[in-house]
Amino acid sequence: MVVWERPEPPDRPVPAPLSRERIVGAAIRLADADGLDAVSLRKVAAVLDVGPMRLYGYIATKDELLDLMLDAVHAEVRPSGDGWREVLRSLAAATRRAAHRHDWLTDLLGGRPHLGPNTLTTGDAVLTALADLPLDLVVPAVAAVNAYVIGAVRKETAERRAERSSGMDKGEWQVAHGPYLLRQFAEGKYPALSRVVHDGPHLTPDETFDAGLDFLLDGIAARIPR
Amino acid sequence: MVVWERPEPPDRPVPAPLSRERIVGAAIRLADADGLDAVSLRKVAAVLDVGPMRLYGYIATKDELLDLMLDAVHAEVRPSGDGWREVLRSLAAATRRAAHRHDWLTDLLGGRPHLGPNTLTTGDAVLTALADLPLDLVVPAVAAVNAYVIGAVRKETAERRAERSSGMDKGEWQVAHGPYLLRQFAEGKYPALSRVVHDGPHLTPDETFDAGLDFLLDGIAARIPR
DNA sequence: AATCGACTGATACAGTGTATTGACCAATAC
DNA sequence: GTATTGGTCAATACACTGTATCAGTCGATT
Repeated sequence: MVVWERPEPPDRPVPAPLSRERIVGAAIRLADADGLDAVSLRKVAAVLDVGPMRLYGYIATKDELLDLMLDAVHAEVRPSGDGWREVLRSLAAATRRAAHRHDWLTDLLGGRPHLGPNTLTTGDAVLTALADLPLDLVVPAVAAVNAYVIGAVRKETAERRAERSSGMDKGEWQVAHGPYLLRQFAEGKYPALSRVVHDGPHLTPDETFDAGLDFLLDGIAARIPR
Repeated sequence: MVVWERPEPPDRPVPAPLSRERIVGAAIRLADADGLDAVSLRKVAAVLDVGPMRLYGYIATKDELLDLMLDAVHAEVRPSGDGWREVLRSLAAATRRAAHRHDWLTDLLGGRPHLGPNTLTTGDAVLTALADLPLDLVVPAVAAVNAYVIGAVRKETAERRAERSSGMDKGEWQVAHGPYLLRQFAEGKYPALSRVVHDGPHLTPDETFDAGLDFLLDGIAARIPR
């Protein structure tokens, strides 16, 4: 019996060639599923069915892998809209959305200066769309919005993680740590804090984020000469 | 010859009793000197001349130690001044100063929700001093300023670290990565970015920080009804 | 005086990033 | 055709990490 066509070896399918892209993709998938701590070179290599040291042919160090992950996500972040205000708002929203999709992004955002191609492309697109803002304002405005978004998203993520870690329930975290705070309040400590918690507005995360961003954009607008 | 006062045994001075404070202090000193990565339970224990496991009598986990470090530094952060604007500005400045003194603070700030006594005291002091701001504005205003400061400080620290890591010199980092960017610019990539880098204003870190904070404060002020 | 209980120090384990080493395999030189 | 060389890849090794466990010691109580 003649074998006309050699069948592919069944148990060892032709392995896709390794590449930076495949490594970064595997790392992102791991981080999405189990958090940034789950991204170890050994685990990434295991996902790709490869020895850990193989990765060093494509990546100099783990930090470089983190940079590549950060830059890869920046491909999703592009501004849209007309006019500086809409552009900055859409940039903020896109960054926030990306951080919600990949909640490990928070730990990398702003963590190191970053000159990856996607990040630079995003930056260039933003600056291009900001033509109607005086040049003197462009730099500080973008810097301020970026700083605000990074800080705001960081806090949101921290709270979401705390909630999630102490049980799936919505206000579980408040149940866990609320009593401690309430006891402090009952003892007369932190009166101003107590008053605000009782009488102040209770805003959703979206409302809080938008309120702060509006402050910032209003302040920028006030600086435009006319 | 009579020894009236027993001299302290020279080679084994009476060991100060271990305490949370001493542990946190040692950890902070380590972090100040060699960065947050240098804070391992083993090293902290070694500084205190103690076995690593001893620490677990005072601390449940390493994360708790980090929380304690964060709260300890918040003792340095207190608002001052009269009127909501000065108060928020002093809060921002104090936080930034603390982050400059302890550049590991950046990695902890906003990293997890935090209810330590010093943090709560600071928060209470801020809210007390914000009596002249409408209650509806207090919560979002404080949240926005905090978010901005966290993000801005994070970026500053990242840049300072990058500079420092590539040599002590001032603009060393620009020397290391500048050529890459310039080559990209020369190839016609990122034209808007290139234009801003060439023609835009070059601000010092202080100026950048203050500019963004002014945007924010102006935007808050615009929301005060009168 | 004996027993018990707390506290301490050592050891152990599973994991990390990365340097080094040794085997193999293809291409070149004689 | 054989020998050598150069490059690639897997495995091992090292110095760490946070923390669980456990055996021993020492003080206090019965």
